[in-house]
Amino acid sequence: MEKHHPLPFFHSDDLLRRRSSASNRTHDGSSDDHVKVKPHIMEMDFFSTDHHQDSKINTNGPSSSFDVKTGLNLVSSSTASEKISNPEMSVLKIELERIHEENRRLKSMLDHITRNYNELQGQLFMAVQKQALLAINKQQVNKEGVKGMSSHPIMPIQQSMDPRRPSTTLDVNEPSATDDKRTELSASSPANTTTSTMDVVSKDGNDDHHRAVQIQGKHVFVEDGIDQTCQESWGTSPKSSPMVDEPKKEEEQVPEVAFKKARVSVRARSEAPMIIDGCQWRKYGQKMAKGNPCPRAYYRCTMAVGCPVRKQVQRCAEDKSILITTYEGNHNHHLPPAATAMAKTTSAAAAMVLSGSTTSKDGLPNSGYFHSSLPYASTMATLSASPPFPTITLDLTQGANPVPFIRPPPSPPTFPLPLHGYPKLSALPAMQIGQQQQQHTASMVETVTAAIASDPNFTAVLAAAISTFMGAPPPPLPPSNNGNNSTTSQALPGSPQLPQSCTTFSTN
DNA sequence: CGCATTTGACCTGCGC
DNA sequence: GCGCAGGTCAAATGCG
Repeated sequence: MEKHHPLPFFHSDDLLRRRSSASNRTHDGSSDDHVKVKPHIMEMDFFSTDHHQDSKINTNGPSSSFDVKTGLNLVSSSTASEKISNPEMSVLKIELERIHEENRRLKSMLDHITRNYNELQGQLFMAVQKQALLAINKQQVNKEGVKGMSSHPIMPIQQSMDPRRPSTTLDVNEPSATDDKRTELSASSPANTTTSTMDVVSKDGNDDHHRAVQIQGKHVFVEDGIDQTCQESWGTSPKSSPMVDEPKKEEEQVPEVAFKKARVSVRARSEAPMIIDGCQWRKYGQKMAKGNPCPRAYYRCTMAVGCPVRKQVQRCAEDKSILITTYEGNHNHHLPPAATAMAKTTSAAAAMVLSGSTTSKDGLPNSGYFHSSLPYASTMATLSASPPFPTITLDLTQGANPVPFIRPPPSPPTFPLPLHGYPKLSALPAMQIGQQQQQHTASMVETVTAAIASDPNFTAVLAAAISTFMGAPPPPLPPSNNGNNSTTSQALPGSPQLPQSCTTFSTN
């Protein structure tokens, strides 16, 4: 990951530098101007200015547009550089090194922020789980009572929430588990009695991966990466891993119930039967839903065996040009850049659902978040307070976008999922944390994602950049055919087999 | 022939 | 307890 970080940062600098240096050279060769600009300021420039412009500059650039691997387009303009006198070259080199250094600092900063974010989000989810489980617990205890083998119905549930403290209640204030989760989890992770999908996950033979999945099922966060949010336990998780303990069938079920309820619904205009979100889906059912003449289709993710992610696709009854896609579950596999963007966004959205549910007083989870933290978000995201399934709905059908620097995608029909909706959600968790740096990061993510929407040529590269931003393993760049990797994507090769992204998830 | 889709049956939860 | 609706399963069918 380290070596990929320079990608987004350095590109931004580089693009601008190329612009300025090019113009400088045409005049008197003075490159001091751009040299004096602070790298991070330049970077912000990139992220906050017109993406169309930047992308145009990039694509129209003299040399092969965008060298994603190195990000050093300066090199590609070496012929021009050679004309520059040696002193200038040395100045440029020095500046280059300086920028490198700055880039490293920014990377580490971002890493730090990401870690903080993950930890905080982990705590948040655990708090939510605690609340949800306590509520559900009552029902479960009454319902299943003796059914389970445990003579202490309540205890196992708590354990499942936090294996680190098997016999105590969950302390939300404690830092969420991060590094040490795996081992702990493997020790206490319960087996699931229902038909297991976990064994499938273990197929890859990677024990670490296996454990990580289990942990996520339990704890929500494990590895770094925003999308770790909530590998909810239904389906994938714990279940029948050979290495886990058997007992506790009840405690397993409880979290499932709790997790399965949050959903993220995306409304987008599209004539296509299904939006392209970067994942592979297999239709497993279709049903006529009440109150809607259009059938509802049920899909499950087929990018990995046993992936628990499902989605429902249905056209809006009022406006059939609007496609409503509801996601549920977490991917237990790597995603292509395009899908990762979606995954992170929806997971963030789901996080909002969760977090809101903890603070809500009126049964309208999250409303507080959207109105206070993101003034304009209410026009894009709405929440359904329907008790069983807290659902966040992202309405991406509206043309006007209140965010100044985010523009509606140029061609919604061909790219049915307007990415401009993502950023908001990506930003939300940062808002929760309430740290300036988090906001800064979120802002960058917003902007980058907007750029994706505004320029299809940028999709692949920037999606990869986003992935990098969010702490995901660096995705290999898609083959030259710009970001149309939606259907062919596979688990990212070369990356650790960690379940890194969750398309959406259900947590409550 | 293998895989994906279709579609009716079945299961489950909920309200009356 | 019954009916309804949502969700899932799995045999049948279609397609490359």
